[in-house]
Amino acid sequence: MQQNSDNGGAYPESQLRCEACPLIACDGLRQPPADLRHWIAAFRQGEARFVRGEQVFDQGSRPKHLYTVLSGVLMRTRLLEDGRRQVINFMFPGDFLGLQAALDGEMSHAVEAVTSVTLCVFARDRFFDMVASQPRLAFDMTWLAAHEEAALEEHIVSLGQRNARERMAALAVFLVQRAHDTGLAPDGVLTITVTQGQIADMLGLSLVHTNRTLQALRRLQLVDWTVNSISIPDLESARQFAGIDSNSFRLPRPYI
Amino acid sequence: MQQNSDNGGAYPESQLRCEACPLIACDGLRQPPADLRHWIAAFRQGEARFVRGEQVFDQGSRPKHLYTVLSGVLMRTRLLEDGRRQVINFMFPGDFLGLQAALDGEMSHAVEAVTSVTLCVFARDRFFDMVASQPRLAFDMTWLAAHEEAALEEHIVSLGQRNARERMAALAVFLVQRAHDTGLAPDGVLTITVTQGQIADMLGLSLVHTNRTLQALRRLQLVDWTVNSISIPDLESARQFAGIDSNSFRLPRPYI
DNA sequence: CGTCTTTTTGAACGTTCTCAAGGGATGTGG
DNA sequence: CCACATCCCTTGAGAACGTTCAAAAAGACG
Repeated sequence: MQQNSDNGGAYPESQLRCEACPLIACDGLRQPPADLRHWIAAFRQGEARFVRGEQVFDQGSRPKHLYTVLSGVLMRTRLLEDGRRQVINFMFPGDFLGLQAALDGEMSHAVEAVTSVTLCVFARDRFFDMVASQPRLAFDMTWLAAHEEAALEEHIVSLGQRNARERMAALAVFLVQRAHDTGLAPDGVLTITVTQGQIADMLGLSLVHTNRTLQALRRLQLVDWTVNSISIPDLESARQFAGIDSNSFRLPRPYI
Repeated sequence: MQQNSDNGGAYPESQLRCEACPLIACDGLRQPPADLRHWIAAFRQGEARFVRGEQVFDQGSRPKHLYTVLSGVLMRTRLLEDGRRQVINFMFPGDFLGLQAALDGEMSHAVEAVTSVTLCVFARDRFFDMVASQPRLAFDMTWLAAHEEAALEEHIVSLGQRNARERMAALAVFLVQRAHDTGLAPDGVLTITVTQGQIADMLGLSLVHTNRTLQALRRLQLVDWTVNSISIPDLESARQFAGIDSNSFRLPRPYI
């Protein structure tokens, strides 16, 4: 919502070593071997922080930095010229921000902090060196890109085939699942502040209808999505209601 | 539509060398340097052909092979348990098929030939060797994954924010553009057989409404989409109608 | 306490869907 | 060559889902 700031977050000189990376505590992530961690440390430039509502990347900008999410949740959004806006996806700890910009130069979308976030900073112009120097790094980067793609597929299925209630249930399941995997939401309740306007922009629904659908799902006891938390009483029945194949096993994500 | 066949296409022993790769003639593609081409040739296993309607990958299968599209057009689709189906995207010459399966083992979607296609065959179990051996190859793979992701973003915007007419116009522009870049559709007319049912599954519309929207766009002289061709009289006005930012410059795609 | 943002509700309208049926093209077997 | 099946396209009409407009209530913040 606020102004831009590719450089907005402060970069404390504190070269907090990767040995103290908060992602080490994250069970859902596959830890890089020690030697790779050193390589990554060599490219790392520091940390950046953004508060809720700040833009990490502006659509159309040419960022100098790339980031890995260390903590918090963000949103990728795309704006049409007439003001309509579509939320593409949410980003969680371990996700890599700016890959597309690293390759093209220009951001095709914006990235906004949904909670306060801390990011690990890399220089864009050293990106090629990074992936070229370590095959494993390139492999992990490809892994992340391919899986982000799979998440978008699922989102496309939602928008194309599911009605408002199914869509919202599917989104809630996705978010709680994703949060659970990264250590947040241990008990099926995700504490996060998402406005109904943001939900509407994610699901391609009007604000009014989003509100009514929210209430319907609460009445059905499938999803209780309040201003600052998402709670799913019974994950399995929510998943069934949304028509999500539960057989999609999840492999541990790498991070960089 | 037909039965599966991961091995369905014949693999003629003809080790047609990559020097004769049909993609060399493709202006829209960035050619790999000679040494990289040799590397790729070493991993290549031959060619496979599929006719219109055949499934190259089944959803949920564990393919032994990966492919690069040499000629023709394909469709990635995802099936829900209740039979609803969503077309995720179309694939053109130069696209790489099966990346997600290469990493996860299991296909999250199906791939079906829309025209007759010829594919370049690689062994899945040598995938890691491939990308690890050549940084440039890994980089290109990441490039393709990131750009497929960008295409899906655009599709999400369509499904979420555009109405039926805008959606269909956007899809037509995308297809004609993409075909034009790969040498097909030189004059803004793409000769390809797509049923209205397939269009409906791509746009998330009912078959009936797809038909009516098709007629509306024809009456408006924006898009003339018949059984076996897509024609856009004025690309710029179609683009404007659909609300596509035309400032998105296109870089030449690498291929593998 | 006033202002701003977000949520909630009502009501009319419109887009899109479903159901139903008919027509055209193509292919197959008798 | 005709009968029949199949697949795809087309049209009509009523119903459902979702949108828009409008306004009020509820929180958040200084």
